[in-house]
Amino acid sequence: MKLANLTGQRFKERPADCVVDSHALMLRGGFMKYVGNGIYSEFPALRRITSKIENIIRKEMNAIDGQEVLFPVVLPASLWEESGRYKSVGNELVRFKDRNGSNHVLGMTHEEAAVQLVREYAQSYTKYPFMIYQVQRKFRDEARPRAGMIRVREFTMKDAYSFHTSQEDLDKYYELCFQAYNRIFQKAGVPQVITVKSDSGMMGGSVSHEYMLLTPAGEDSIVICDECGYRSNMEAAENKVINNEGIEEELKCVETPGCKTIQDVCAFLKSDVLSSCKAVVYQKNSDDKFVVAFVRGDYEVNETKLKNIVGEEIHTAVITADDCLNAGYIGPYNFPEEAQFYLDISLKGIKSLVAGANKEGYHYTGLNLERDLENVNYVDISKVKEGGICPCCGRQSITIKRGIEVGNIFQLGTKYTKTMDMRYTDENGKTNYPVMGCYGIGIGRLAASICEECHDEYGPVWPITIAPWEVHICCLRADDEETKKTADGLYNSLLNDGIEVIYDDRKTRPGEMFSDADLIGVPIRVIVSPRNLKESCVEITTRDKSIKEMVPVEKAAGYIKDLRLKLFAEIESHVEAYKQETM
RNA sequence: CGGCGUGUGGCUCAGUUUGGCAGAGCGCUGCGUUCGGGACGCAGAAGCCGCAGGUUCGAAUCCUGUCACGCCGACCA
Repeated sequence: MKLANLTGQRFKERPADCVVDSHALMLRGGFMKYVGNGIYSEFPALRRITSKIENIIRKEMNAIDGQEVLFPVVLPASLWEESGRYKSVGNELVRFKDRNGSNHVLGMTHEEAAVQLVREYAQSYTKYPFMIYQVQRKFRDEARPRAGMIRVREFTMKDAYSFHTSQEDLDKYYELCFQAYNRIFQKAGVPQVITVKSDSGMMGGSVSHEYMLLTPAGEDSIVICDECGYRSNMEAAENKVINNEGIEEELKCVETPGCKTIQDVCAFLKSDVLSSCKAVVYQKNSDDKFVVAFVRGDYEVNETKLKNIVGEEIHTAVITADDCLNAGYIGPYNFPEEAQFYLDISLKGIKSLVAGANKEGYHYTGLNLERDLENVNYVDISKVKEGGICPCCGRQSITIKRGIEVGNIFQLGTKYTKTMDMRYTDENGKTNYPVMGCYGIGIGRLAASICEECHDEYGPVWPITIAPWEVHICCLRADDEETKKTADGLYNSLLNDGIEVIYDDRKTRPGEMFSDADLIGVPIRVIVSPRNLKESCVEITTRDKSIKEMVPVEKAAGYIKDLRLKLFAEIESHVEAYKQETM
């Protein structure tokens, strides 16, 4: 491929809206083009990358007996009504009517389609286990797309669905898939991807893991224990707190004029924030009833955990003067009957708390929950803090990092097979519901994440396994006959050997060529120029600058082929090294 | 859905306060000089100033409405 013919314009200036580097570089490098909110087209350079990622994934899925299928993008609503998700999923599911007025959805995930595809086929236990997967576009009407291709509304995803006759069999296959995923991310050149425990969300099921690429640009918080290796998404992370019990005191109602935040109150009363009780107010989506979460003053509420305990969707409350709650002065003692509250474990055992009095301008001091309230129950609804206690090993060794979720695996159980009535007959002639697992990887997001992880100030540094091309030839001074001839010769020789080459023979200045080469990010670069040819050499470098070598013209093709193999081998060695990793 | 912000050639942005010929740099086209990190000169093309309405002799600029986009939050396999 000649660079002169490559569709997609590169440009110098960083677009104003880009907050993450991968977004800016993928636009500047002519990899993709903005079409609409959370919607992008891929230029050839990116399409080549995503194809390679897809093929790495296909190979690994096939290796664990996956069979590639293709589900439709448009699905009849009736299918989603079977599983109950036509109603239960929010606005991210696009619903529309066809010309006859019947309801349809745009596929945002394909559990229903997968069950629909195989439920007649798999009526006998002899057909199990099996896994089907597809690589296909999805549309999710996300509330807030961001960060270029990292969070979009339309995207390509590999989604796989496995079917089993027992939980044990699913466990076994889940482990296989877990390892296959590890190999995929190694092969894609991002050994930095780690697995974490996660909240299962709307997918249902129990066991689930997320694959996270740790990077400050990530949108998830990951809780990591440096001592024992415990890793969890913040959403699912168990909080462990040790409290200083303090000295028991008498319950007193004191005036705290204008003190609306916990900091104000503690400063005013000269009390420790560690023995204060903070209220965070939510409302149920269904009936707007108030749900108050009480946590120790220095903790934050983990809304995912709270939601799971409440058992339904909640949102941040809007409190007006007419409501039963007195904003800024809410406390668990004398709590209004119309509302509901939960006490976080971070409050457990404290003998003397400062808490709101549910009365404008007043707080209690000396509150002892177990003494002053009836039926005290503590639940885990707070966020883990940096430097906190590891729920696994108990040491004070928690760090919190940001990560991008590039893949996930779920054990679905029988949620879909039951609701959609998929059954099989076992060897005893008994009817059963198969157990399912599902496994996803976002292709475009992975490409963007790799760019985010592997780039410098000039552009991406693509790992050779997914790079749009393997070799980039810059012919400096294409108007010089000998230079052009040498570069042409090298280009043709590499092409004949099946190497993927992008060839820049434009009659343009060297500076522009180098900048473009950096922006495209091909791992091996060859510079053919009159200056190098004076020494009968070409210059061969790697995009990451680790290698810079003058190589005699006649040995260049061989050198390049060896270097290419070496780069592939480096990545393969990561895959080998990772084999030991366990769940 | 809430808060804040932005809409002006393909891109980055001035100009809006105080109404008076539609601007710059990059990019694009042509010619020339250059040639190892986006060089320079000359000539050119390219604009419904987001959209609609209003005020005014006159609106990119003021007013009203609306749409789109971005950031933060909420939400999210």
